[in-house]
Amino acid sequence: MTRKIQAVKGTREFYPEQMYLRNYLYEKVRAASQAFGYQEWDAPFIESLELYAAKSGEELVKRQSFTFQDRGGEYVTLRPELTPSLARMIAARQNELIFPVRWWSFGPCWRYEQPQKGRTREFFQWNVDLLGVDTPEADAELIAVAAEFLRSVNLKPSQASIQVNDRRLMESEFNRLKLPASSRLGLSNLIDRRSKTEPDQWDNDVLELGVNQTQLSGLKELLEDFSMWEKSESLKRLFSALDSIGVSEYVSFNPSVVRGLLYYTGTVFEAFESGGSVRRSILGGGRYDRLLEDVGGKPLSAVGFAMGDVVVGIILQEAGLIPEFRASTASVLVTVYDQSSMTASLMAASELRKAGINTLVYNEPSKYPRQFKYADRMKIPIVVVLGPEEIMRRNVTIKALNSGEQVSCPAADMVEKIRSMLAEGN
RNA sequence: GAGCCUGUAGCUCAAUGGCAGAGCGCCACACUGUGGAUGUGGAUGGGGUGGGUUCGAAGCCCAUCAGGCUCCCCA
Repeated sequence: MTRKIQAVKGTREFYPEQMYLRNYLYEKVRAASQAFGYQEWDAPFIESLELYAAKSGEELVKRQSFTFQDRGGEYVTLRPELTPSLARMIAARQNELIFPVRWWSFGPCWRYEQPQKGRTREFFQWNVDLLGVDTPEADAELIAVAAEFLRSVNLKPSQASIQVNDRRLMESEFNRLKLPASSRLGLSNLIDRRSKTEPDQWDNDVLELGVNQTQLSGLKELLEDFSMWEKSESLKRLFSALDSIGVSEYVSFNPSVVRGLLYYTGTVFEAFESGGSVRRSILGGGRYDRLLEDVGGKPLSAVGFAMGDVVVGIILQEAGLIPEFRASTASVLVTVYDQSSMTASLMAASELRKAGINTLVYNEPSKYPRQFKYADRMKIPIVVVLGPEEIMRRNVTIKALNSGEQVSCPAADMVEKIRSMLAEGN
């Protein structure tokens, strides 16, 4: 036995069963995106390093990206996210695109990080973006797309929810508390991870940023104030829109959601699982009105979110929400009695395929127990038996494995009979 | 980039430093034209990898790889 070569650290192998989950997610994100009229797009998987160096933090580029020199000496990067590519592509055609632009994408991204539960180095990311509309209703639409997805995979509001805040509201509250401007970035980071820090430790961390006791208690009061959104006209409109769209049961206001990213300028939101084993967010996004000009385009308002496939995949698995894996794509297995009946079996299978029925032939003469067992394990619901007796009488025998029902009929009626058996739910 | 835990049959896991095991799965037969259920029997391991200590290592030590839990970071 030769030495086994392992898969690269942090990658996943997609055996048919995992591929099934991946395609299931793809199907659901497509449906949610298209329900709101979004168009699918994609960008190159490899981009030049400069694209990220321009906007993304140094941390990301230097430590968390797969970057290497190609044979021509150019530095290229496996895309760690989609937004910079989106910004470039929008900027390149800013004068010819039909705005507002509604785009979605589902494709692979790479980050050089320590793999943990819910975090791999290679993952698929669903991105949804709306560019060219600056209204609370636009923000609500994005949140609704996300909520519609959660609903479509049968996650109930009690299992997963989207929590919303607005940076402009937080900014005005910070002003009210007269928090020093220099401390605000650090404060946002602390707010972000307040839930996983010991309370005393957290207070200390805040005070170290040059905040006084009065401001600290004001800040804590503000983070407990779940009706603070009523102070914001745009959040009021946002929640009212979510109500009209019919997804408000999935959405709530949370003053602790600020998100680490620098480029968000208004509404921010993040979806979490309630009480599960994964302590990571399912998806996150917000309004980023300055990104386009930052990459050299004309100013353009934008709102979007991204969801990785890993966390949501684990959540669905643990909640038992993944539909049963159907091993074979075939609805029918045609057995082969012996070499002399092979032709009849191949022809019968071909007839079924012409009728649009996915059919597999067990194309070596084998004992029936083996062939039936194969059909059973591959979850093929119907087995056609075409042995010497059937051939002599111009019959076929059809067995539905789920019910165990077995019938014989003239070969000419085979397609019709199988159709009706499949329609009965076999 | 840092700390800690784990790695034994296809899977889930046992075994005071002293003969490497169980359940499930798999294969065969009972059932020579029919899957699942039941019964009986059977196969499978250079113990993640490479060194070291020891009369003797799955276990102890070192290194390394992978997974997991934190920190960090989260585009």
